[in-house]
Amino acid sequence: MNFTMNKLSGILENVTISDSKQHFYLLEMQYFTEVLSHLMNDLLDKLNDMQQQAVLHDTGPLLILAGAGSGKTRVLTHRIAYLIRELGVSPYQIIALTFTNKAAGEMKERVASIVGEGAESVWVSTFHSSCVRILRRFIDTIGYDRAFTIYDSDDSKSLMKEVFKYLNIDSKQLKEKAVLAVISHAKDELVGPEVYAKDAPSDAINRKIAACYTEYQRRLKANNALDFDDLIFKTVELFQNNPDALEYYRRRFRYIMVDEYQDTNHAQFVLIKLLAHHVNDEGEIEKNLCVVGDDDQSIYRFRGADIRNILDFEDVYPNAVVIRLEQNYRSTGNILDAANNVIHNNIGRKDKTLWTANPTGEVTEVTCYENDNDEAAGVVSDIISRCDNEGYSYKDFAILYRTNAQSRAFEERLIYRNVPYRIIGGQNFYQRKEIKDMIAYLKVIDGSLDSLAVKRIINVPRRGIGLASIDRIDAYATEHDISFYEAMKNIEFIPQVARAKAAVNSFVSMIEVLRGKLAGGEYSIADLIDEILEATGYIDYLSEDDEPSKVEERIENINELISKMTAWADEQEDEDAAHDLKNFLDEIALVADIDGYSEDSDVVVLMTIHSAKGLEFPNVYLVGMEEGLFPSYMSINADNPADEIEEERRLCYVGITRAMQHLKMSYCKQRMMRGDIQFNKVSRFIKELPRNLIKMSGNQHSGRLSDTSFSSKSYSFENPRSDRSRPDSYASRSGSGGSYPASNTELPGIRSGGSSADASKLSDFLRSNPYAEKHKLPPAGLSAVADLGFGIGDTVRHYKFGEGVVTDIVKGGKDYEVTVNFPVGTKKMLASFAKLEKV
DNA sequence: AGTCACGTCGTTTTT
DNA sequence: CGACGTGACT
Repeated sequence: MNFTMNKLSGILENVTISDSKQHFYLLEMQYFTEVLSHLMNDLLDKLNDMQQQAVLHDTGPLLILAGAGSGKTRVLTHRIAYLIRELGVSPYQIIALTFTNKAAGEMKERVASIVGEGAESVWVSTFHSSCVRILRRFIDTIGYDRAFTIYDSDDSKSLMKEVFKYLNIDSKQLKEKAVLAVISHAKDELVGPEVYAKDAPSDAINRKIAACYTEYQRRLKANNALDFDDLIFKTVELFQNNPDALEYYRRRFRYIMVDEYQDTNHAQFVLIKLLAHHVNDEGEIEKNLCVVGDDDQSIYRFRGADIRNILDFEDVYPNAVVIRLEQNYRSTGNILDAANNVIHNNIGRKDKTLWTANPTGEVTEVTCYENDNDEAAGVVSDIISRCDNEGYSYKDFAILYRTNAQSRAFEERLIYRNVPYRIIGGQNFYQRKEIKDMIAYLKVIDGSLDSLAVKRIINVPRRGIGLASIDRIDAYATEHDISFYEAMKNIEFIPQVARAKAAVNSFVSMIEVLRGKLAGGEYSIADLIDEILEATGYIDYLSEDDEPSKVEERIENINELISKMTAWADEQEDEDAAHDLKNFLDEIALVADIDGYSEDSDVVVLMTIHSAKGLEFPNVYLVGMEEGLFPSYMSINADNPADEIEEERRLCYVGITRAMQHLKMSYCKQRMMRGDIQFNKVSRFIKELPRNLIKMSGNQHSGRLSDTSFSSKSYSFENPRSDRSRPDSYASRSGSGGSYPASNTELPGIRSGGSSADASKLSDFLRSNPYAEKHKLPPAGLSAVADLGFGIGDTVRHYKFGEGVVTDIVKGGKDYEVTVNFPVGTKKMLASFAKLEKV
């Protein structure tokens, strides 16, 4: 509290008052300070010196270099609290920018818990939603309608397809995705179509891309739509073209905080710089910008993140104060050592070494498995045994991998062993067909000028409006410079569309009716879905189309959407349903997979290392540690492998530092990739770990760890036999293959047989089913309905055969073939038909 | 207009 | 392997 006291005395010294009075004031102040210190105790108490310094920093630019697990969120939230509570800053004048809604939500919550009343006025949100908020207010000044829609990557791709068609570009020569990637990068760099056309090298390919960019942007505008990158780009454009808008936000945001600063791209950098320039009433420039980041955790370069933003912060903001947070509170000493050893192989980083006062802990176990299925089996077994023997819960475990495709083997194994789990990533909830259809209806009802949404649903369910009709309506719309939907209303004047005329008319009147009901206040937005389903016969359409299990899943998803909308509408103070709808559409356009992750439910969680950034788990399995997978094939064969590999290494660093108590890594001798078998070598990142920090297990081949040289293109087909003859400096020292934990009966090397062969060996199958809690509706990101509700060894009831014991479960296609021993005999049946119930 | 069968291509990571 | 797109056929 000396700090506060000194500060207050300092203030007093600058005030001219008589000595006696000053003394009096000092006493007053002393009392005041005591009260204050009481208040501040909880603010500073649990913080170390560096963290306190960061919290107490008030004016001028501040760079907090926060290592993994060093408590940066705590510092950010406490700093906000300090500004409000101690410096009397109005919450309204603070903005905190994050990358995910999850991070924003957590920050909001934590600030609210410290500050209480008023915290809700702090503007805490993602870059993208902040920009939406700003643009909704001012975008009309740069030529867009304020009711713009937001395109997700699927929408962008559809639009690009139209562009390709229009420009007669063969999608075999040039990929939509590739063009979109180039455009995205250009936008990240604030390079518009004109500049791109002018500056990009004028080879044939680039001229085509430039043409696509121009046309793509023209069509976005015609649809009154912005893609993800536009949200940032257009906000910068707005600020550069509309000084009033800029001034408004400059005045408003006296304190700007940015989380994960190392992930910002150039456009975001410029945006921040524009906002951070603030002139106070005395005409002095204050840049109360506080950024937090860690260059070692910069893993989004592929998305345009520019690591220089953080490395050059002090050059851009010359009087910046730099505070380093290097004490890690999360991991054991050994885990941290491992992380430090890996990341030290990178050059071009701000050198720092994280340390911890935590116990040393155990060494990292590195296991070699025969193949990806064995790897999954080994990891899942390990999780089960540690839950049983060490008192962990499922939620204490995370399986982290480089690519989403790797989740599959683990998912199958988790189902097989009846372990509740949750996969983050893969297909986003809002990207599912049925959800996108519903959203498209909502967008059209909302009255958006977006033609993509209309085109998506105009013939879903089938109404007999084919491609030819759509093209003609489109042509009419372009010709008369009206939206696609407006053109539909004029169907009478489009001569070529004869047969579909009635269908189009009834579609339009259906939309109009729904629109009227919404405007009339008869319905909440959730009711609207019911109305749509009924008016369109959508459920029937689903039912005739897909296989039964899929249909059920889709209907469940729609129900989930309805509950999300209900929950959303309940939170809104707004009584106007039409308004609710607009806000809801904004909200869902910007959700990320990770936003749906909650620490609460007791499930094993699976995700990419990218998604795991910012999270922590007691036990982490870093799987697929193989050359070609991690670091990825793409990075090894890139034009600039050195840079790309460094990014992969940072990713590895992020993965390692997610672990609090136990870290386990694994790799496979062979793995199924794209339908054929790949033979990968152990990842170089494992070799970067000092020997005393790891324990090798599984029967890795000789030589596997001693040889880094492999041909650049194909390192598959490494012959295991010839390998074995090579000397092995590494594995032999650690006792090759010898050290399985005794509790683990299912480790690799025993045999790489199918699951039923494994099952017979697994006595622990007969243990009671730990999985009591039934899954509720699949939350966003859950890729499949995970459980059958029973596992091998459980007793189940069949409506006809009575009670029996499950002896085997085999996944076949979308269903499970369950073998059950009934009194009447052993029966094999499909889970979806048998309606088996656990007893 | 809609459906079925075959071929191609892809997997890095995502707001 | 599996998703998706194209093309021919009904």
